[in-house]
Amino acid sequence: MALNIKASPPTITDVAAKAGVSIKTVSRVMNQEAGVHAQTRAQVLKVVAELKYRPKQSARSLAGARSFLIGLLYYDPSAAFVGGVQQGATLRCREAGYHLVVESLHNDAPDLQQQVDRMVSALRPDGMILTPPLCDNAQVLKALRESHTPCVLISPARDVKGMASVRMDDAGAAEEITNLLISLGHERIAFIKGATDQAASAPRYQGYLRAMKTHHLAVDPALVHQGDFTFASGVEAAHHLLSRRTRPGAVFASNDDMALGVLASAQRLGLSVPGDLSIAGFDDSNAAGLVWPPLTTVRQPMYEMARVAVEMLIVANRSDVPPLTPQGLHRVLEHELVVRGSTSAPPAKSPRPASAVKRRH
Amino acid sequence: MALNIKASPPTITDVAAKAGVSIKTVSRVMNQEAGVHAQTRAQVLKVVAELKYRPKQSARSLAGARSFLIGLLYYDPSAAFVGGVQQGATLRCREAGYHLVVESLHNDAPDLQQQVDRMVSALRPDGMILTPPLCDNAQVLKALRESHTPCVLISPARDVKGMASVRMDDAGAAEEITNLLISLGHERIAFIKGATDQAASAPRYQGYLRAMKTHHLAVDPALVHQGDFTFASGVEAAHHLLSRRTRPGAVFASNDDMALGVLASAQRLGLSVPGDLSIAGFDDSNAAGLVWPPLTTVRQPMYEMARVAVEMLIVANRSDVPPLTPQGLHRVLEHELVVRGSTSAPPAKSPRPASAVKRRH
DNA sequence: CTGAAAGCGCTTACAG
DNA sequence: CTGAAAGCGCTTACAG
Repeated sequence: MALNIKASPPTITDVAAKAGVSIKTVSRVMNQEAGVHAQTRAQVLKVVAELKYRPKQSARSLAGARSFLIGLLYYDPSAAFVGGVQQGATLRCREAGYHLVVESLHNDAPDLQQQVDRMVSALRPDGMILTPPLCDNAQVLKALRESHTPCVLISPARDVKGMASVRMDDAGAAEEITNLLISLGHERIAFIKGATDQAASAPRYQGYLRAMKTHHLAVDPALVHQGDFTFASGVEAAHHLLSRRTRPGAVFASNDDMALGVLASAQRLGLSVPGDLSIAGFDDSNAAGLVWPPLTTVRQPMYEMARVAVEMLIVANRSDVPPLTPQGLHRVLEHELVVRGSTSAPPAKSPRPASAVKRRH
Repeated sequence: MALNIKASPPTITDVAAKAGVSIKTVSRVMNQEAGVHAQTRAQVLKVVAELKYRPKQSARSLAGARSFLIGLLYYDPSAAFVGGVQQGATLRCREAGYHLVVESLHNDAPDLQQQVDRMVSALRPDGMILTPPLCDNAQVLKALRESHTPCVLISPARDVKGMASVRMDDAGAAEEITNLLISLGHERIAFIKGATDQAASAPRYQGYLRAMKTHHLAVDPALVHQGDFTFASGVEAAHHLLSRRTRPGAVFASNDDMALGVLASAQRLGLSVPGDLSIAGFDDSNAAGLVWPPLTTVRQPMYEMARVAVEMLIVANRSDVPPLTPQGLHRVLEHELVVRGSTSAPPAKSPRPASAVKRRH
């Protein structure tokens, strides 16, 4: 047994020599190309295992058309969905032999376009995944388009020509949450809007309106408050909503952070939740389950969206697979209602029978 | 003005030709090497700007000794500190022209060593950053050692030979929090321990004990409860602690998630926080500021730790800079007490004067 | 201060 | 089914 003199990792040449084949054959086996004799393949694989050979990404990337790198761009690292997206993306990447490169970008950085350009020019990733609000940022999109990098936008405000997208039905989910509150017997349901410049705000409001309208419930303008997705804006909205002569029986906030602000305010005012006030949020953020009572909310399928996004990008780089059809480029994934302790029937009256609600559907 | 026929990005050869120099000179300029005539440098830089030339990472990596990639390994993506570490690392990487590759690993995956080996063998990153508990995982450390990858461990349980580390003073911070409660007038201070297999648990407990001892306060064993860093374990601990005949006036939990569990329990029992019970946590997690009252806690300098870690790894890969001294390999960074609304003087008695506490120091 | 040559470790395009 | 040659775009080691 010869001593392994060289300290450096084995190369494709080492494997080829030991297996008695050409490097091209080793390459074929490593890339799982068809048309290699089963016996040859087995022999190569055996040597690969013995030598613990791993193809070097930089060499593959330089010689070939793929970098095996996928980029993830995000803005606010504490945003509830970024963690889920990253988790889904990194796991799917590993399964496929890809790697995830992340970059935190400021949405209003003056040199944003250059920052993105630097990344893609240096790395030449096989694709990029963009989360809100970067997926709607003109600078970012411009840099990416010019570099011809395949992109998947996660929940963009609007679809962009030539770029794929994955999203959920924000309006539908908001409608379901509102329906839930209505079915519990609520009629005076306040709504806290999200930031006007964020894509998810409008459809969530629309969903709320739709549910109210479907059930012939009036929307009191005094019960609709403008927020900006922060905890502080939830506190402020609650300050207005809960100090009214006639308090709403339920508050539906466009996201969990604001719902937590309402919860904090309610507790400060000595209101019992959900006894005196039901509260619902949106996101199923980490904190939503770390408060009392735990928050009723909507779980966005961020993990699944990210997996689908990675999948799309891998397909986009494979010549042996048919490209995505136009409709396949835009996917809508299922969300999930998470009903927890912060919602119940209103205090004064008993809930209307579920059948009464159903009849109106 | 000639039409740019080729669609592919410019290479070092294009720049050299247009600038009228050799590719070696362009290389020198791009790498900021000394010994290039100022005029030549300016000319090259001008062409670089005109052509928007960006060196390709895979070519640099294949030819040279550096990959300009740094890896970040983490286990629980929802852990309070992972976000901060990633944020600090990605920003410092960008400043230095590096890129951050992240991978989420299961701490007890049977093929963990292989997973890590795959990553480093493919990417050959210039360094790796490990967060708890992966920085104490034998499988992970073995794969990294065998691949000769420079590593920085973030807050490891124990230092590892040949690997750098960055940490904070867990015991000191826990002592400070306990001192804070004591200075507010508390004497019966309960403590909830962290998971026994996590490195931070022991020093935080030691810090608590040290502060109690310094102030000649007895530690009632019945007021020390074993937790596991989860919200649920905080709820459970509170169930025991708060149902006692003589309730503690304050609870110090080893992390925020458990402190939030205590807060939730207290509110469910109708206790006022901090009026009836003071609560302190550890981490300054996102949720700590999203509850009422907001949690008094300790901010771990995760962002700064990550920046220092990246710095160390970049230095480790530069031949023109002296390597780190043995003591420079292990850094301890400053933490910060975050005093918020969840702590106050105990209900029955007025706080002991601050001078009384000071005298005992 | 500058450059010509070799080579990093793969894939591509082509030949058989 | 298999392989020899060229080349990807840089850096290294060396020469002047």
